[in-house]
Amino acid sequence: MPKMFKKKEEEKVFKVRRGKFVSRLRGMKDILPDEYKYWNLVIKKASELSKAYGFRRVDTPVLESWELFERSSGRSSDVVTKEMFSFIDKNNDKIALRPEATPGIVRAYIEHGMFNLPQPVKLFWLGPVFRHDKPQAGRFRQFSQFNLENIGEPSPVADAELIAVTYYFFRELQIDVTIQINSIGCPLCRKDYLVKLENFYKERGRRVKLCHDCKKRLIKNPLRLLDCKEKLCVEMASEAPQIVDGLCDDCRNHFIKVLEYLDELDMPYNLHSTLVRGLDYYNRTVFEIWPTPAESQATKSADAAAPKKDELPRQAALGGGGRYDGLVEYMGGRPTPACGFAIGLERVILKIKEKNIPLQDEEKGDIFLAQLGDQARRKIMKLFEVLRKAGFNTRQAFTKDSLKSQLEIANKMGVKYTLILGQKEIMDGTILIRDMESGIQEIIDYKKIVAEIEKRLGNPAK
RNA sequence: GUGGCUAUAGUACAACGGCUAGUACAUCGGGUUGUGGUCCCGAUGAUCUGGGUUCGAUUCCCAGUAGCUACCCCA
Repeated sequence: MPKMFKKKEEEKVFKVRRGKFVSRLRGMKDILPDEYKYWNLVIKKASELSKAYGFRRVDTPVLESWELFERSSGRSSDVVTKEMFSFIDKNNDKIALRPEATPGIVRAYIEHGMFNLPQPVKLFWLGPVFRHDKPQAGRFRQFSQFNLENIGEPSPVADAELIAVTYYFFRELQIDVTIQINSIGCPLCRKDYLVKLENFYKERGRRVKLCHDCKKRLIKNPLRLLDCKEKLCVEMASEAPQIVDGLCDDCRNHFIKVLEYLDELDMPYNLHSTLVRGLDYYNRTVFEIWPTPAESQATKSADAAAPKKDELPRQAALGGGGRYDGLVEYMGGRPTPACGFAIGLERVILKIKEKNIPLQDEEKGDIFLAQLGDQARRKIMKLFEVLRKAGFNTRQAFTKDSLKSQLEIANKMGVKYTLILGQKEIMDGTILIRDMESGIQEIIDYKKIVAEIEKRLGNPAK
């Protein structure tokens, strides 16, 4: 600390007061200025697409009642039972940091009487969510999601529209993804299916061969049996009756329609018969967005792709969603069909970084204003406002005194021109304009600054 | 929740059972008190925490914590 302390004693006092450093919490991340260009890009793309497709932005509180998530996301989901940041507040209320967005959005829909708006209500949501997980690549305890929810629309067009927007989001960010899609039916046909599934596992002693977790799943949440990664379980699951074959007529027609729309839009989807999702409220259409593995793009030879085929990168899912026709009513609203999806923004940014997609540096300016002496500084502070309001991308370092340090900063900011004002120029009514690339300087009339800059950079208004 | 790897300045890396823990980049200052990019000089700045072994540990051992990573699960 070079200039902070006038006296040694002052510094001593400061050092004694300086306490132990408290670091950030586990699994939490700071977003530093250098990284913000990625966030701006992603947020901008999400906003643009949402607006274009008629989704209007909402925010909901970070804190909600614990019960909201317990009831909606489910007692059998890991997200609620194991991973929620929940605690008792000063009022003895049991509350939680939201582990996902949909329950809060549905709550808001009901609470603000949005069923009185023209249906469907299409909502765009972006913000942080929290899960008390063990941190890992692309997984944090606080992370950001971009959600779209379409509440009040039963048509399969809504499902297809959501999937399309999701797909366009990735495609326009130059991330190669495939859509994994399945239908898990409605509570009625799923009930029939679950009976079939349970019978299947009872046959030929299959149940005994299941892994420890799957034995539990068989009782608690049999759909998840299809999703296990254990070799034996995967083998059995591949022979198990498929849920799509057991759909009732309505559900089957709905699913077929969704697929037809996707075909029409040339969406590259993959029918994924064992895809089920981790939240309890889904019905009918469920989908996830997976990054296309780099291997399959680089080496297209069959032998290289063949052994990789089964190693689907589930962990790296970039997004997911589906239909949740029962949730609004279950949460105390009128019976209302709905569907939605969520995208994990940290994972998206990870992909953008992996691909080295060049991004423009937003901090670069065009003009830098340098000053020498207090009188010049005052004048330049006023000039800065004039140029800023005229729309020029102007930079400054008013607190610096030496021209050297100001030019250093101008250089780092990559400006094309630096305007230099000192005593001499004030006396003459002029200002220097320095071309930063060539180093050539010209003296110009102070009153003609704006005209001169416009001549060199063009009129920013146009 | 289970496993693997790791832990040294802001960052990226060295080194050593013992003397002043080294280099690069970054930061700050100076060479040049009205001129940036290059160059030169200088300064600031680190062995995660707690135990153990040892005459002596930053180094070896154990535990904790954190980071990375795989699994589970999810985005």
